[in-house]
Formats: sequence, structure tokens, C-alpha cells
Amino acid sequence: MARKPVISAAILGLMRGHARHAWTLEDFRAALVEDEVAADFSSIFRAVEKLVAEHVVRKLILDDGRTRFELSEAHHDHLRCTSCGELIAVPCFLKPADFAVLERDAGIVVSGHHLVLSGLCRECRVP
Amino acid sequence: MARKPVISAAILGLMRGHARHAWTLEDFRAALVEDEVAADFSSIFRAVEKLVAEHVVRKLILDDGRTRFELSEAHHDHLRCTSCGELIAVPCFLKPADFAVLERDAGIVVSGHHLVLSGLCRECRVP
DNA sequence: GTGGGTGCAAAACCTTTGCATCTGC
DNA sequence: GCAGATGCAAAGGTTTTGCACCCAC
Repeated sequence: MARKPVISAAILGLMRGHARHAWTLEDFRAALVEDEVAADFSSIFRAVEKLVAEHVVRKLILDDGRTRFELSEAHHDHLRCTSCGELIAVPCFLKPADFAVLERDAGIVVSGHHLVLSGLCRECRVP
Repeated sequence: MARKPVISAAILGLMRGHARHAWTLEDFRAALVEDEVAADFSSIFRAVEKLVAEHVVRKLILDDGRTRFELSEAHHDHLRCTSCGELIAVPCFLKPADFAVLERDAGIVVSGHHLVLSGLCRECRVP
């Protein structure tokens, strides 16, 4: 090692310790400021970029055009809450059989997917 | 009317006449140049923006951070071909029952979705 | 000294807006 | 003349890069 990757460590700490699971660069910066870790966008960018290259973090691009990052955990899909705007992780319910039908009918080969639902999260849902 | 919306018409013509079904602003500009319709990005942008407001065209944001537009036709999902990079429309195979299970298990309410598959399109698939 | 990590500034990229101009009624 | 469409230029927002500096070994 040359110099301790303070920012990378702080970012991983944030991602592992917060309820939020999808972070923009701005989210990181704001949270780091709160933790009194002043960091430049470029440093955050490069730290996250490295984590992505190491497959520790995964890149997401959604409908607001801002890049988000989440921990590379087990596959899951997402719900964008139309009320509070949050991005929530939801378990994946797609089955290989679903793809098999599509592959047969459309002549394609499916190797992965990302499903983004829109609707209401648990908190915004009226009981 | 005040002035004929040349660009809007040209854009609709392109979208209805080409195999490509998801267009970036740059795609529009390049195609218009080929048709000898020189148009500025701002004009294209405003023309498409208007079509979106009229619900003739739908806005898409995918994993490369560029805004794309497609005709507002029946709902479908997409395949991003990992070989040629094209974005292909594929029929939707999700069923209400799938969402019902998710709503019960995750406590959310689903009102819409967008599924992006990755894999090989019909052309890139090795027979 | 060397190899990475960081900060600062600026470039790059794409989208969006302001303003003047032009067209067709 | 008016309303809407277009072109040009420039602003905006975010991501990305260049370069100098700094720290730990």
C-alpha cells in the first residue's frame, strides 16, 4: 500500500451501515461531510470506480439520469416509489422458465436482467 | 398554425420508418442529416419534448446515461444485446399474479414496471 | 524513492434554456 | 402582426480527466 484509501473505506462503511441502498455521488459527498470526511467529487468518483472494478459495488442508472451505486450483493430488483421517490430493493421473482418462453418466442438469449418497478413502498402505502 | 413543424414530422417519420426503435437525440440528428434535414440539437430536443408531452413518444433512460425515445405503443420490455449493443423491444411476459405475490411478501404496491434484459438478440445469437 | 490516494481545477458530455429570427396564417 | 418553430449560443448538471501533492512503505 501507498496511502490508506480513507475514502473507499468510508464509502463502504456508509453503504454497509445505512438503510439507503442506492447512492449517488452527491449522496456520498453529503454523508461524508456529516461524518466530517471532506472529500472531493473526483476522489469519491475514483474510489467508487475502483470498487466497481473490484466488483464490490455495482453501478445503476435509472430514470433520473444520475448514476447510482449499490453493494454487489445477491441479485435483486428495484422499486421506485412514486410517492417518496426512494429506490427500494425488492426480491427478484423472475424464473428461468419465464425466460425460456421468451427465448423460444423471440429468438433471443437472456443472460441477465434488471427489473424496475414503480409503485408505492411499504411506508407510503396507505394501510 | 404558425410554421410547419418540419422537424417533428421528420422525427415521427424516422421512428415509424426505421427498424431502430429507441433513439437518442444524436441518433435523430444523424438520421436527419442523412435525409438532408439539418437540425439543431435544441430543435430536435424541443420537438421530441413536445411529442413526449403529447404522449406520442415515450422517454427511456437506460444504462448508458443517454436519454432515448421510442413511440408510445403497447407496453413492452427491452433487451440490450451484449454483442451488438442494440436495444431491442421484446414482448412483456410479466403477469399480475407475479406482482400479487411480491405485494404480499414485500408490502409494496406495484403500478408499473420496466424490465431490461441483457443477452443476445436474434441476429447475434449463434444458431 | 516509489506507488497509490487525494484535492483542485478544468474539460467533457449531454441536456436544457435564452434570445433572436423566420415562417405561415 | 401573431403564434409557433427553428438556429445559434450559452448555461447547467453531472461525470470524467489532468496534474500536482501527499502519505505510507
